[in-house]
Amino acid sequence: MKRAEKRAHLIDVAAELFNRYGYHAAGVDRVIAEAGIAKTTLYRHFKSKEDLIVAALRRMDERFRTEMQQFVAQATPDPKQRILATFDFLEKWFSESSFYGCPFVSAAAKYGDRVNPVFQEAMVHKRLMLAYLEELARAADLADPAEVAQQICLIQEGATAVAQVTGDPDAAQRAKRMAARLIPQMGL
Amino acid sequence: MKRAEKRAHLIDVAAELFNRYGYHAAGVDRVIAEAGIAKTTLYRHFKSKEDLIVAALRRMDERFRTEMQQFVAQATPDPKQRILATFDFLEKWFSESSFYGCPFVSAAAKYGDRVNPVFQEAMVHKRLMLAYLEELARAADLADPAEVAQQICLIQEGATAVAQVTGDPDAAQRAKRMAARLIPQMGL
DNA sequence: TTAAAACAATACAGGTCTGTATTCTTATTA
DNA sequence: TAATAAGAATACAGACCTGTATTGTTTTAA
Repeated sequence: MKRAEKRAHLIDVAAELFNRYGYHAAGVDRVIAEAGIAKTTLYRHFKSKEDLIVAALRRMDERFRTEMQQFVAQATPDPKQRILATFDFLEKWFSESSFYGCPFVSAAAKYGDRVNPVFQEAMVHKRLMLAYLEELARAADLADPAEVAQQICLIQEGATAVAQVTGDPDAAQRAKRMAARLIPQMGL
Repeated sequence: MKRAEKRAHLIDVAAELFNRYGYHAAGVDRVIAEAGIAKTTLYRHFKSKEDLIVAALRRMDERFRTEMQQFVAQATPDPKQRILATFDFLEKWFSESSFYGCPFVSAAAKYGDRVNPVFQEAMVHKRLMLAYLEELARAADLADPAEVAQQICLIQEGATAVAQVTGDPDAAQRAKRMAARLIPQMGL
């Protein structure tokens, strides 16, 4: 395995463990054991655990948005339906056994200092999600794409939190119905 | 100070520290220092830190719902407006310097095991919030109070998560506008 | 082929945390 | 007042964590 692949694999393993067990409960010893590398190797790639967490969050963001975009793109060609299809993607996510709430909200909670790189990475993810949703709203010719994006984003965050605490993936479909009633009012 | 008062004060201090610094970063040493008691006293009242966290969450729940209910009750006598007034309360909460996201969602994230008493306490809070919102919806003669409660709850969670990550208290007013457009459709 | 860098395995230093033990002092109650 | 329980202050055991050091091995590259 090449150096770059090893680094990528390390980040993948870290992302999964951080998501499942939390940023504190998953220690570096566990990460390296699961990744099959030595601790010295980890610390050659990242100067601290926090650095690794930032890299893992970035990877989670990339994966999440890529998968959502692919899901939405093949779900329907209709721009308005695509906005609603994001909630079907959420339902799929909530139903996975590896769903433990939004890892970005959790990260922002644990590293509450707004200047902390971990918190900043959570903000980046949110900005990118907003940009994608605004793009969808623009494609749907809605009156105020930026406002629609913010509203959809807010509903998605709510569905995620509800699904996390109640364990009920149906939160996604409830959110979808709410969005469906909000969007038509936004005009075209 | 009587035994009961000392216990109550201890829980108050713990709740504040857990909210501000997190359930892990705030250690028992800090709690007892801030509360002005000895460690032996803490462990006479609670058999473990986790027990203290559960008690702190229960206190946060009581305080939060009591303050919200008082705020709403004096805000307006109109039942429908009272539902919307809950978002004004959220805006006030988001604007406080001690706002670091929803402590129940954070607790559920850190103690992700659904049988964990901490997680259970987060679920209890959510159930009680739902019950209160359903009561408001019923007073407003809405068609399906339980469904309205779930929707309002979802929007509130979304606003809280957005406010936490973006630091922008305006999420509450956006959520309020969304709720205002959803509720009339629920019929009366 | 040989020099240099990367890696694995292990140990460990230094710090933090929870929970208990100890000793002494204060408050409560019979 | 005397016996008993609670509390304060402190120390400490045991466990965990991050990050570094060490030593030997493997891979890479000149």
